[in-house]
Amino acid sequence: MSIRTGVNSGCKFCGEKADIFECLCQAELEVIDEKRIEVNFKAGELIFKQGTPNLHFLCITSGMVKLYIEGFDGKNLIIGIVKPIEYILGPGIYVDNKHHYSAMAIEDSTACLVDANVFKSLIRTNPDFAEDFIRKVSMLSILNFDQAISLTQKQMPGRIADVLIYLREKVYMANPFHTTLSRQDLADMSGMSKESAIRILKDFKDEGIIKVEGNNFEILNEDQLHKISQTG
Amino acid sequence: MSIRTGVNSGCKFCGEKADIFECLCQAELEVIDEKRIEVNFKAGELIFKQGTPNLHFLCITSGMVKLYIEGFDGKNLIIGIVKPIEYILGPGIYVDNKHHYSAMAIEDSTACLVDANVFKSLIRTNPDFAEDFIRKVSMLSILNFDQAISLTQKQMPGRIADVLIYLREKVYMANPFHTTLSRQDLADMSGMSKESAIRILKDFKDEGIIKVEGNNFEILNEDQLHKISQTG
DNA sequence: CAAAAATAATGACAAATATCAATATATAGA
DNA sequence: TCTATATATTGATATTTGTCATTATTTTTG
Repeated sequence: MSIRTGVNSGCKFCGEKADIFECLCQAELEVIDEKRIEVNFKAGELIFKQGTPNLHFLCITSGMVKLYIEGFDGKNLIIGIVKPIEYILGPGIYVDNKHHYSAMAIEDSTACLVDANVFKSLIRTNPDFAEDFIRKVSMLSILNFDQAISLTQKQMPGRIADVLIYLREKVYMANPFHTTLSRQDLADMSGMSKESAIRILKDFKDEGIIKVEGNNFEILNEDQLHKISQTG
Repeated sequence: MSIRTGVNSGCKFCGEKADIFECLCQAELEVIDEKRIEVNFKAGELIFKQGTPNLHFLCITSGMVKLYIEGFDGKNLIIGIVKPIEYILGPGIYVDNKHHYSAMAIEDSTACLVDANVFKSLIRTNPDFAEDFIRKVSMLSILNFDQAISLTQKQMPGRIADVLIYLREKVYMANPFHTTLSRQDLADMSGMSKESAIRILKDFKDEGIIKVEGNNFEILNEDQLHKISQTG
């Protein structure tokens, strides 16, 4: 993990890409830009850990990051994948200043860190920014509901189907796609053992619904996959 | 369901009880009070249904309400119990103006409805109010994480233990407590069939951990119940 | 490059949980 | 009060899912 400040072209450029910055004026962006620390993480490195103090707003500017809750017996629940340019502001910032989930780079990644107080003060002074943030939190909440239903009411094939659809439509946005997520990660996204995840993938493969070679996935029959997602 | 306006003593009085109103000035409370519609619901009545337009801020001033996501095959997931004086503002208000969960009175209840735009405009004009709201949403999010871990990583005894602890500590805040939740509701809170929920309750009873008579519950061994929650 | 380590895959089996059917009990209406 | 209806309980059984052990494959490292 190495710290290099000012390597990229700064927040003004990011502002053109990251939705959250769109409603900020030049002066506001400059404040963020000045306080910003840019950090590089190698694949597999922990970015922050559940339970530790949460004092920063985080913006992922390159690579990909998994967010996961550490549960019992070393079991994890992956609650989301973050990619450029999206930001992370944990709920602890407004509650107890702790991280309530962990973040790990699943590719070589770059994150910009900014003191959370800068973010909080923007929330107070810029209503558009506050509204955008609440909108983002609301969308996350709706996604969490969907995941909760998937995890609690669907059987394993439905849950794996949901993971594949999520990766295809929300993360990689491509159909033959390559992932750096391990089989254990896919299991942690769908709340099952890695052996079960592997078995369901093999079933899908045998039925001609998907093609799998290592970490290269291709969904051959998207209709069928959506049907499996529906029927649980 | 009957509509009676101005029956209670108004928002200024409520303001002494509902945290969210504490940071509002008299003038702001009066705006809410004027636009407020008070509605009574009988136990079992639907207050709003998932999928319908969501246009109101809702404040529960008496009774008790369950919030639940309607999943597949008529299976529900209860995501929270709301009691006086707490408010409900679904995530749809900032996303698609739809309800993403349903609400049903589990006791005779009273709700005050206010146009969501009044709420949204307060968010924009009063930074303390906005911060309080974000804080509430953040706490809900943390609770959802806990529930997600309980539902996905604990076996049935651990999940039922979590439900009993939740009811005792967060909802009724009493130890022998009476609930209007059915066995099906307890199952919907813990993501299992009602038969399974009943069996686990019977096991706890046989082991002397709880006393159950109809809907009257008493936790006889709280330490043991917490231990079961921990060990999954 | 070879050895070691990590990850993936498979099979046999055990444990957890749901379903179905039957009965009991409580509750609401006539 | 009595009947009808909903809710709760129980047992038997089938299904789903996890665990453990083993082998294969890939990746890393010296």
